Amino acid sequence: MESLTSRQKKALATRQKLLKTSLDLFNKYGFEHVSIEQITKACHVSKGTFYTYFPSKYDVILEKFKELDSFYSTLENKIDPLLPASGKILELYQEQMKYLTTVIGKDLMRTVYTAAMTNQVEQDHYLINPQRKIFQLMNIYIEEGIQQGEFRQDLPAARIQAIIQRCMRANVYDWLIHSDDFDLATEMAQFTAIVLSGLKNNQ
Amino acid sequence: MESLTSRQKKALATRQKLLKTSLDLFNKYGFEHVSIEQITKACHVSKGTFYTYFPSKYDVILEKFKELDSFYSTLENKIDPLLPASGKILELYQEQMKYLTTVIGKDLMRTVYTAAMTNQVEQDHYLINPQRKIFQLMNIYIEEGIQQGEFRQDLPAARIQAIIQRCMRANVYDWLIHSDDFDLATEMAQFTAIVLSGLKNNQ
DNA sequence: CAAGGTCATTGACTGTGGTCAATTAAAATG
DNA sequence: CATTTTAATTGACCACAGTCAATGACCTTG
Repeated sequence: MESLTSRQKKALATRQKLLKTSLDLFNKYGFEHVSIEQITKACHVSKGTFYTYFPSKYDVILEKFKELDSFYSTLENKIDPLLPASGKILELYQEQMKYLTTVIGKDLMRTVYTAAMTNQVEQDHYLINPQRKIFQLMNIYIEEGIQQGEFRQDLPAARIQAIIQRCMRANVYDWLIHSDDFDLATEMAQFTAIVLSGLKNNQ
Repeated sequence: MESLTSRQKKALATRQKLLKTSLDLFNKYGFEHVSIEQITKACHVSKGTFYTYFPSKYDVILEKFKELDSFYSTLENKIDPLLPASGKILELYQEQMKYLTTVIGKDLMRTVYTAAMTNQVEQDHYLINPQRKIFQLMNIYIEEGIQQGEFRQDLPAARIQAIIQRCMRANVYDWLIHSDDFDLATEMAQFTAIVLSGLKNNQ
């Protein structure tokens, strides 16, 4: 099925060019400071063309996030299976935060977190879409934690999952509203540790 | 000092009219679906006039939030002083959530939470401004909780405060990105209880 | 290979938030 | 009361996200 007509090849090339140029420009000047005109001029296409490939300026970014899930797949093997569930979750979050701060960046994250609130479209937003690899991974660890008596038995796994995920968004959101004096990885580690300790099967 | 010139009186009247009309329209159609033109036409003034009184469309909303702090002052007396610190914090949050859902509403909250991320202006944003009455109130309860041995002694009060506040934003943010199937008060109560238990001086 | 259909592309157009030099009317001054 | 100063008000203007009817290049079918 490698057979693309010249037309399809050209269309794909246009799309790729728009995508790459957009991300480069966002990276260079910041999402808010790049206009569609600027992007399309740099690609020598018209404004309308942009919108045949992307529903909105924002949607370009989601492409970048698709890479995230392949990133999580590599993570899966990096995590020591001997750790307790809470340890695995903490590790997972540490790696994720590293990725968010170094690869994605505050600017794009801000855009996604904003869009999650405003784009009240279709089903629920990407940010809370349970299809995402990271949520599936997380779920495995949580089930494990419950079965091994590490976590409280009185809460269903789904609730524990919701709480732990909320915990992540809490730290990312606070990172986004603070100035540079906020270290995401550190804050995440501390906050999550407290939540996990509140979820544990003791006292 | 009650002496206002006729000019000042008129200016104040214009401002008040813009403010009231804006909030009414936001309430009726939603913040995003009201244009400045619509507001100014309803007030029989020009577009420019709006901007002499408010730096931006968003800033009108902050006026509504100023009422919040007087609300918290009334709360202070409603809370049973015999409750443990964690109980007081839970009560405080319950009342606050009731206010946010019924008086302020999801639409305006969303606007504020968005602006907190994007308006990277001046000092830190209103959302994390320690001047706010609620934070001062919270601080008193936390200090109390530490001194009475209810909370862990190894964390400074400021950190505990930061964690408990983040906890609030976590639930509000999740409320904003979910559809109507999310009950803010319930979620807040459960999540905060878990965090508070993680902050307690046991195990 | 000609005719008809498909689809990538175009750019003028709309709606909206925000700006600013010019205008007008009230207040202060002599 | 005339003149100057001050400040509220105006609306044309800009930038930018997003729309859509029209165009024409390419692809398919007979």
